[in-house]
Amino acid sequence: MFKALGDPVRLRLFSLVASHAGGEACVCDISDVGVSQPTVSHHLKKLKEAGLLTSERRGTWVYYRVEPAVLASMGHLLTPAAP
Amino acid sequence: MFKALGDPVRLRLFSLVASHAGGEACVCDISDVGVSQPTVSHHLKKLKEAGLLTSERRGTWVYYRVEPAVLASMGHLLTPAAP
DNA sequence: GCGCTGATTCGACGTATGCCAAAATAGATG
DNA sequence: CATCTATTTTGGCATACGTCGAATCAGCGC
Repeated sequence: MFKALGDPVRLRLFSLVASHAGGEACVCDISDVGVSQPTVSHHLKKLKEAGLLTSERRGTWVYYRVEPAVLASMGHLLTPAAP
Repeated sequence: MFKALGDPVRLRLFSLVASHAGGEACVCDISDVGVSQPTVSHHLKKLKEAGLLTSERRGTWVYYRVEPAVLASMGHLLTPAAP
């Protein structure tokens, strides 16, 4: 889990998904974190494999949301990034 | 910080220091984590640079202890590794 | 069925990272 | 001062990791 969040891009992606309205974020919403979109997808897949995110396809778009248990464990650790 | 704990060896080292008697551990106490001792020193230095550990030289031996603020932030996140 | 947009996978490249052996430093002890 | 143990630093190597471009897959609208 620490290894999954060790990469700055992944930490940013996780923080973005966690702080997005409704608790979920489409890939198209978070495609400007400084890397190309295939890389974003790659990192999201790693986060999903680590059990931190779950993905759900609704029509054309894919929505990611954080695993609730992880959110509970994080608690105030993420607060500086999720106001 | 997540990057510092991303490496399994560093996570193990941090956990060992955190769970050691007295809250501090000599380097000689934790020299069997699967890697050579210079590598242990290397990782301890990285953990110190990341602000997770502090080092204090007492005579011949060097004792490492965890930054209290980090311990408070971790809380129950480390409990499975620090009984 | 045919294009169109969005998302993922594949292949390859460059960089970063962890690892060890050997050498160098720090302090204690004779 | 010489020496010995404990720790850190250095140099170099192998591997893993992140990144991108191009190609591929998945639905949707015409």
